[in-house]
Formats: sequence, structure tokens, C-alpha cells
Amino acid sequence: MTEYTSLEKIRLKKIEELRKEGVEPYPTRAERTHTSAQAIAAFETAEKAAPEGQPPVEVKATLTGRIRAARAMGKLTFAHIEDGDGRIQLFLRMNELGQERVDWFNKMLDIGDFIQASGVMFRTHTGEATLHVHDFKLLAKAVSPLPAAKDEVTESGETVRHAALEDPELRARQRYADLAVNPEVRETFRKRAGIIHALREFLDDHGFLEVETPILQPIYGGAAAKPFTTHHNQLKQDLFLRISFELYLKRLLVGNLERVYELGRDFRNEGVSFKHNPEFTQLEFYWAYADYLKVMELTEQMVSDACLKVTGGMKIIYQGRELDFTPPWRRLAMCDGILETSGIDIAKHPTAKSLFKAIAVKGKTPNPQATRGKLIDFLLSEFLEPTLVQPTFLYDYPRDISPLAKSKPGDPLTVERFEGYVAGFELCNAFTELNDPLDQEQRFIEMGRDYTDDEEEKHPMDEDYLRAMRYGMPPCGGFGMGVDRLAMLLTDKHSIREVLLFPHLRETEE
RNA sequence: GGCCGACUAGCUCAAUGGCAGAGCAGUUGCCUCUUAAGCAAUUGGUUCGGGGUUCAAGUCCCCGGUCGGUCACCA
Repeated sequence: MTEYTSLEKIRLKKIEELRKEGVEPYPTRAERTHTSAQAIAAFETAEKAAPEGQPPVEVKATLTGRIRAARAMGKLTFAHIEDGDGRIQLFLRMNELGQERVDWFNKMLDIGDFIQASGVMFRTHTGEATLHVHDFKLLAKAVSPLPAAKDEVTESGETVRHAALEDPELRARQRYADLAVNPEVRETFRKRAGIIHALREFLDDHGFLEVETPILQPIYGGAAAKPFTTHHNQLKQDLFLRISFELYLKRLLVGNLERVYELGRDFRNEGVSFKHNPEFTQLEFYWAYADYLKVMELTEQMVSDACLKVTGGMKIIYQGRELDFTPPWRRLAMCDGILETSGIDIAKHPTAKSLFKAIAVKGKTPNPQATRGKLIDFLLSEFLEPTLVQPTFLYDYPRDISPLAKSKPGDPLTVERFEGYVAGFELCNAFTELNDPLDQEQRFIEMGRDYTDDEEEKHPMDEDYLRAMRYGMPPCGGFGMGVDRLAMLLTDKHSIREVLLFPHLRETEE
């Protein structure tokens, strides 16, 4: 049973009164001729077209929106409504509406209600383009008051927000309220949509086919992560929510679909942090006859294209630092980067034991059980990652942490893999894909051995994937990117929660 | 999961261990160019939950919850 606050009870009473008066508080139909921005633009056009000293041609408009502010002055009322495009001021006067209607507006309508208002555009004494209201109608009554923000525009033109909805928990839990009162939040999600649109458009234009592969998978793979598990009752079959799209997309290359991509959700049953959410949006593409160098070039083009389309330029400010996405991005061999930042030359340490000692000398203590690859990964995150602020491709990774990547010719310990780093975190991951079925089978076996102490992260052998590869897979480059992280960069948000409409939150007692 | 911090009216925030407050929102008036409108009056509280110390707890202690930060985990 809903417990209503005193404010809500007052509004519920108003709803009762409205019904008694024969006014439907939730009418079925609404009309609108202009959005707020369109009405203002049409009025400004009319003003410009008018001859000197002559009044502009009358601009009639029917607007819809949510009441965000109201200032009643007896026989006169000013209000602001907000729609998807912005805000516009309404002007209600007893001369046109009669005292009774103006009083009714003030008494029965509240901030948060949706209304429809018709009238003629004019400019107030203070110069604001305003709708002079000749008729209005309630469209939807709000029972609960919005956690309202009030904006004050100071003389210097700055907007000061008063009593804003700021609590990050409440903003995430009640995203609808956050969106309703914080216009910049709506802008963030418009940008996010713009990024996704730009990525899709770029890949479509480059001949890639968008595909959809299973989210429910009998065997998970393509990344080292703990999966969510579920069960199909009728088939009595355990299933996993995918942790990546990789193995399915590469099967399609076997099927002669030469360029494929998928934009969708991955699920990983792991920690939640400012850059991790249990479900997140991933972009993967696979490109026959390309290698990781070609993928690098396509990546910097694709990301800079999205940046240009969404922000209007190649340079952005992220958390106070300027980042420049203009291609070409810096390319840095991982061993060089690690040598520069840590002083350790991994080429001189071919075994885990020797590398561990070298790290210990530097005063750091990684897990003593770690493989050589894991130790290199440790060096990477400990020393190198924080220095990778400008977009950088870090390339050539250790083989034993890259079971799906092809070895570098003449260097069996290294694979052709790169990761794109921006602002100190990983944005994307790509490699020349391993297409040798015998080598691939060997890698699965190696992974199984290395992870025996951690069953959940163990890479299961995917026999069907190997069968596909035995039919012949063209040489190819593959790519994966956390789209949420790109959205964080391009909207200047520190937390992934700010770019997810409904981020994962703990359950609350209701 | 560890550590640190926060949680008080619908919103934003105050309150040496000593009567729980302000602004906005709400309600009732006045007001025909306001824009955080103004003026006058007024309503509104399980101080996150539970336990303890004390003559007295929003404040101190313990347990729990949620959030934030950070570390760990995370190819």
C-alpha cells in the first residue's frame, strides 16, 4: 500500500475535485503545433521579417509541456513549461481568460503537471519570447512533486541551480526524476545515442554487416570473466549469459560473411565500480583479410569520427585534461612502454620466476602464483596504464594472456594484439585473430591448465568453435570496445553510472 | 570483500551532548510584465534501522542498511 506524503495528499484531493468539476486529469488526446524551441524560432523569424517599427506577423502556437515554474500575480500569471526541446514562458491574463480561469490555473495546477496551452507569441517587457495564452488544458496531473531544481540566471549570465537533485543514488534509482529536472542529463543520453548511431553508420559505410548472435549461450567464451548462469526448464539445459560475442562472430567469417559487427549487451558476474557494470554495451567487429595494423587504422578513424559527430571536434576535455583524437594515434610497443615506465625489460625475463624477482626488486608485490603473462599485465596496470592519457595503441601482448590471438611471426611468446588506451583506461582490445584450429585447440588446453585453481575463470573448450575453424577461417582482424567507456569520455563523465540510464544498483527495501 | 566518509522536512542544507531549524516547495491571503518574483501568515520530522552509554543523544559507542570515495578483484 502506497504511503502518501502530505504534499501528495493535497494533489490527490485536487484530482478528486477536478473529476467533480468534470475535468479529466488524464485526458487521452493532446495537440501540439510547435515545440518550445520551434515556437521561439518561428517568432524570431517573424520579428526579423517585420519592417522597421512594425509589429511582426502573428505567430499562433499550441504548446505542450511540464510546468516547471509558476509566478502568480493576482490577475496575471507567468509560468514556464518544459518540453523535450527546452523551456518557454507562458503569460496568462484575466483580460483573455477571465479571472476565474487564471485563478483555476493557479489553484488546480502544480509544478510537474503536463499541460497544453494555445495562444500567440509575444515579447515581454524584459524581452523574453513568451506565449500569450488564450486557452489551456491539463494533460496529466502529477501526484508526487518532482525533486525540483530551480535555476537562477545571474546578471553575469551564469546559471545557478538551487535545490538541485544531486544525490547520485536517488538520481540513478529514479532516473525518470533525474531526467525530468536535470536537462544536462537528457543531453548526456542524447550524446550517447549519437555515439552509437555514429559507430553504426561508420561500420555500415565500411561494408560491415550488422548481426545478432545469441545472448543465451551453452558455453561462454571470448573473454576471461565470470558469467551469469541460467536454466532452460523444458530443455533441462544450463545456459550462460554471454560475456563476449567473439566466438559467434568469428564463426560467421567461416561462413564467408567477410565483415560483421554486433553492438549489444555483455554480462559479467563481477565487481561493480566506476568503470564496471554487470551488463554493459560492447561493440565487436571482425574483418576478413585484415590484420591488427589495419584494425588500428580503422579504430582511430571510427572513434575520431564518432567524436567529431558528437562533440563537433577532435579535441575534448575529459576530467580537466585535453584529449586529442585526431588520427594517427600514438603507437607504443608494450615492452617499450613497460621498459620506459618501470625500468624492467620483459624480453630479458622469459620465465615467470625471473620476471617476478625483477618486479620484487622494484618494491611491488604481484601474486606469486601469477603466470608470466599475468605479471606483464600487472606491470602494465601498475606502471604504464596511468601514463596513457592521450589516445594510444599499446601493441604486442604476451601469448599466454591472449588465447584467441595469432602469434607474431618469429616471436612465439608474443601475439599480434593491441589495446587502445585513453585517459588511463582501456577503451578497446583487438588482435589478428588466431585462425589455426590446431594452435587454437592447444591454447584452450593451456588455458585449462593455467586456470585450474580458478574454475570459474577457466576457459571452457568450445568444440563447436574448433569444428567451425577446421572448415577454414580466413585470416582476419577482430576488435572489441566498451561503448559505455567511449560515452564516458565523450560526455566527460567520471562514472559509468552517469552514462547508463538504469545502472545496476543494490536492491532496496520498499 | 577491506578502509575512509555521508545519511536530518518533498528538495538543498544548518543545529558545543541541552527546546530539531533555514531557504525553496506546499497551504491561506494581497498583488496586471514576473522569472530562485515579492509581501504577510502558516503546515510539514520514526534525525536511515536496531541496541547501548547518559539526568539528557541528530550529536558519543556497538550492530545492521544504503550511497559515495578508495583499494582489492576484473585479459
